[in-house]
Amino acid sequence: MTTLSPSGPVAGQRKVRRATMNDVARLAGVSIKTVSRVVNDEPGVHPSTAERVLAAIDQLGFRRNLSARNLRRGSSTGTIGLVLEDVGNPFYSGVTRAVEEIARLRGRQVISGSSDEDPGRERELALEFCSRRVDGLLIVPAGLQHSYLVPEMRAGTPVVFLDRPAGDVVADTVLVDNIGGTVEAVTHLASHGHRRIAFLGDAPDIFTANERLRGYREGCVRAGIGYHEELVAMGPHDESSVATTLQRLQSIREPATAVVAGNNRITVHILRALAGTAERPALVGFDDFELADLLSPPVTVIAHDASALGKAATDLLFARLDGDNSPPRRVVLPVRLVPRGSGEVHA
Amino acid sequence: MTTLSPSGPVAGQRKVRRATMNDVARLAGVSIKTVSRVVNDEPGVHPSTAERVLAAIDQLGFRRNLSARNLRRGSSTGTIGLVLEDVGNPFYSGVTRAVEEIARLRGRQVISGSSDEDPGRERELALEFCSRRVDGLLIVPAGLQHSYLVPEMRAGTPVVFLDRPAGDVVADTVLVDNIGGTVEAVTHLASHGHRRIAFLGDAPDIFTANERLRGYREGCVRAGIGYHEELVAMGPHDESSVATTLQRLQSIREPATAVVAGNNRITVHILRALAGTAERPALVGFDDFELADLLSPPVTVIAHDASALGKAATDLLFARLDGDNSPPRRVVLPVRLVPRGSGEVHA
DNA sequence: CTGGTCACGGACAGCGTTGTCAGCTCGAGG
DNA sequence: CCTCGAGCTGACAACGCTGTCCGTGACCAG
Repeated sequence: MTTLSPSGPVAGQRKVRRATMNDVARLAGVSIKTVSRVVNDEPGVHPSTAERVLAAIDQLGFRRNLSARNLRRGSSTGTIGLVLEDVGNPFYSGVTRAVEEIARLRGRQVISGSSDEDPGRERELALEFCSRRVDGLLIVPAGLQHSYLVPEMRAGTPVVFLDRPAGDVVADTVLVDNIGGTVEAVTHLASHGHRRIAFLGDAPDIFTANERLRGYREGCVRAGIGYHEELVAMGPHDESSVATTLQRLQSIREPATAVVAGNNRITVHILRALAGTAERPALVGFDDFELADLLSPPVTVIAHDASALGKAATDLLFARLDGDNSPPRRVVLPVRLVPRGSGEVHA
Repeated sequence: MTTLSPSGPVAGQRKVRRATMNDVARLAGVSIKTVSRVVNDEPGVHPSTAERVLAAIDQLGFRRNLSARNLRRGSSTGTIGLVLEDVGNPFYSGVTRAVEEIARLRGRQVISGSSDEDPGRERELALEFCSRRVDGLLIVPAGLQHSYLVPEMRAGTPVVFLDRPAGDVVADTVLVDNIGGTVEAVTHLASHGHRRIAFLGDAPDIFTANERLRGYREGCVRAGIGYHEELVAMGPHDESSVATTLQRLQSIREPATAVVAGNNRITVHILRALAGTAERPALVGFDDFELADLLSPPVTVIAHDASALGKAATDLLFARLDGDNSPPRRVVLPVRLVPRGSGEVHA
């Protein structure tokens, strides 16, 4: 890391007090209310007056204080809060982007934070956002306790849960068809002759992980290949534990010939563990990811759309803000199997 | 998309007025000031009084209004603004994550927005954040005009530019070593025998694209293979135009045997265009990306760390908030070439 | 010239909170 | 008994802005 000092003038000297409407009014020789009118494009100001005011605003670099405005007006702060698991995860950054997009169209700013799967952190973020009086809240739940939100909801802050349902409050929720997805994955693999299909999922206390496991089980039963405890591993999270698990699955008495991965990170860990291995099991991953089609073999996935999820949730939120007070809805977005090769390997 | 109605009680009835400190004070039988003291953990409140107040807070679901607090206190709003190009891009979502992380440690919330490379949008976002009186601003510049920030900087809002420098204000800036990176890429390819090395970059009005082009040129000269206009293409942005460009580069009189890609998106477009092609040029991409090591051949890249960029910029910002008023700094983060195979193909 | 309307500008209060400062009670010390 | 300080509590103003409401002067009809 190198550090260079620039030459030339420095833009900021030191701490000039910020101009207020009062300063603008004084400079323009009008009352503060007139400045307010100009700033808010209210009618009833003579053009020449308005011009003087605008000149003063420009000269002083005035920027109205939204804290004061929001306090006074009491209604909308023009912000919505987004609590997710990790912005760094491409799936959630896709969600974030979609949320931002729609919020922008509706003149709102997005405040977001990552819970890192920590319920305490989720709560902290959500309540912090409430203190800032966000107009609405989008939450990817980390925990199962959401009664802390009841006072906020009662006070009129709409809340939409996405990707996972809330634990103990009834509220709008947008999910993807987790069960249907893994059912389809197993069906697909079975139709290619696999009878020993393993499932590698996240910790089972995570809603999506559990649902996907249920789908896997149902898929196995439907395909007539039965559900076998020893083919399931929930929880392996990092690369090495995934590798170990894979080895085990391939060295048991009747080894797995195919694997269903419970989410995008697990899929990637599996791919890395498999790299350079001769004996590759067939693979179907939950969540699509960039470049899946360029790997060899290309990776078959259960795809669902991060931006569709974000959009559906945000649309729901804005419907509430627009006054929709019908009973809470639960929206389930479809998933689709994208066959690319890795799941079409014959047993 | 299916919609289900849940059973059970609905958490939020309708619009109860939000409790204020006054309500809490009345219920607890104390003055509003005492409530304030309890909420702010100020000393000098009798434990039993505090308990009464806390009970009232709980009963009413009181949550203090930060707009009012910020207005009254005038100092920090506990927020920092982040303007980037697109949160959906994994590179920037990595930056976002790092910023969030450090902000969290310092008790700040992050408000972010995507400019989509539109200078007007960048300005709008930055000024909106200023209206919200963010404590500091992190900006990935979309344009070259930043004098609009001068009043804000003068008023004491520190600004740090990242990834690209500002156009016309002198301020803290964190960059990566773009020139060094492409010099190294070209050197690497030349050392493997390539003499016809092409460069595919972003539009040349983007700072990083231009710098990388400069590095490419310098690398060519240093490697003694000369700079050839016809081997450079700036601007192709989508998959099809990249494919067309590649075809052209491979069908000219002395075809390119190697390509340097100007950023991660271009690298991916190239990979896709090349998929299934027999005659693959050697490739070095700027920006690392997930799974680059699992492609065949694995992709050699100029790697730099999104989180290092975010961290450096945020650290700089907080140093300013802590009172550092030394002259603006320009920090250049190193890049490193990660050889993986695609750049080691012999000509 | 008068009375009424209209366009414009301004005084004032108050949003929910916190900083200042003053008051009150209680017990120890004189 | 009074004094004094420590410990606790509260009254009040003010942060920057906007909604309400009133005042002023211009203009026009009668």
